[in-house]
Amino acid sequence: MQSFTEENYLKTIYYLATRQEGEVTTNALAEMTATRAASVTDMLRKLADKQLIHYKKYQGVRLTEEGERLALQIIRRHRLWEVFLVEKLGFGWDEVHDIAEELEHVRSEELVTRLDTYLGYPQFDPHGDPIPTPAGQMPETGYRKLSEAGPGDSIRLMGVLEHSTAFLQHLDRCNLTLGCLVTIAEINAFDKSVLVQIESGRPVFVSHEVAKNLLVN
Amino acid sequence: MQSFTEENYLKTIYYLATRQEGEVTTNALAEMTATRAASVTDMLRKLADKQLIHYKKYQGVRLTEEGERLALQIIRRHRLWEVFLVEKLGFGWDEVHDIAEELEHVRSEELVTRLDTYLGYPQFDPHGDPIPTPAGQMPETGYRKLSEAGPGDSIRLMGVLEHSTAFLQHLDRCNLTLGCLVTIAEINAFDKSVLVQIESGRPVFVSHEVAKNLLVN
DNA sequence: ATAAAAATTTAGACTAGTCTAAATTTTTAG
DNA sequence: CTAAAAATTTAGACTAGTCTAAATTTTTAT
Repeated sequence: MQSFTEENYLKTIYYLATRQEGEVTTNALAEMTATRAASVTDMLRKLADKQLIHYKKYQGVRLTEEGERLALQIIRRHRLWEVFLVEKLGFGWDEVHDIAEELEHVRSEELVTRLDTYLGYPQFDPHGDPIPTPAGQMPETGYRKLSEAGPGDSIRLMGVLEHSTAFLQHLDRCNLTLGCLVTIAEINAFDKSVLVQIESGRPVFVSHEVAKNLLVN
Repeated sequence: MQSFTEENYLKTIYYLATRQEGEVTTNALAEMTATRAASVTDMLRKLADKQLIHYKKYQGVRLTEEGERLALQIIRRHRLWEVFLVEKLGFGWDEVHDIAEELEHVRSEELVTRLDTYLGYPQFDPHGDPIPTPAGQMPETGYRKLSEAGPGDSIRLMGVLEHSTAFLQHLDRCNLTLGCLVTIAEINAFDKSVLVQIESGRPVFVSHEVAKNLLVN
């Protein structure tokens, strides 16, 4: 049985591993968990002792199979709770991250199973992230970033890579909601900002920074 | 902001204070929290420093107004989550205590408010316990124990004082459900066990130990 | 190739919450 | 009333998770 803290490290290692090549570094973990590198090192030794990560001093870290299974279990809980908060309690998609961050640590298999059933076995959370299966598989989506699309492409907004309140509220103000169909009118040569034509709406400018955090297909 | 542990102490002090006269003792707290008396003493000093309890060495303990407000807030959360688990997720009333014990510590006013609305502002939890108001008042019920009723009394089963799985499953097996109307047929002079006639059912024997944990009106 | 910079680890310390054993205070029984 | 029992507190120690400062290893830039 893992502690609250250990669970957060596993989740963070998983998250960072999907966003970069190779091993996850101590400093990256320190930044994400808002602790100091020395503290991370201590925890890595502990997780390695428990066989949840592969760890060689100075060489970064990688989840073991068991570690990944646990990480996906926590991510599954997090995303199911987010669906609950938005679908059932009426929270905005920009308000649920921190609450789900706490709910995900409630330990009960039965609870997660029943919640999943209650929600109708959702495939995606309110940010378009796929919900891992009960068996611990992360569904493949095949989405790419909006920043990688070209002029003329007609695409659908499927997810976001950034979950901060500020970012999500910005999308709300731009009328960019998940599932909406957009066409890329133009990509600015200077700052790579994207002019998108939203289905039944007026065109909006999306900065390159924002485009890199939007998932489409 | 209180820690998980502090919240549990406050809740336990409240619970014990309602079940006995005068101050709550160190030993009683140690037993309830499954820790040693020495650990309780340490925590009491800490809670006293924070002005959440009145505490004089060797003299037992009592919640301050602020301490009681916090205790009731936690109990409110606990009971609302129990309603959710039973009403929405379909858990049995004997399965929800431990899960609610974890959910009650999730820190979000907004979450509790929305949950309350979602559940339709319930007045009682699945065990018949009244749900404290948002303002921090514990509703009065005026229930008495079944063990205090007399032969011939016609009463309604309104709540339980014991939340263990074993106890609740025993009630299920006896067909004693909350809200059911019973008549006291006889009280055994030797062991004080109670023979109750359940509305539209066969009579059942209830031991004095059980009768002391049933609330009626 | 090697020195400086960056990243990481080690050493030693701190807090929250817990424990055991010993000391102290209160209660109880004769 | 007083001695024994019970309850409580103190003293000192331990674990989990964190920190700072110093030491070590790896990477980078000449």
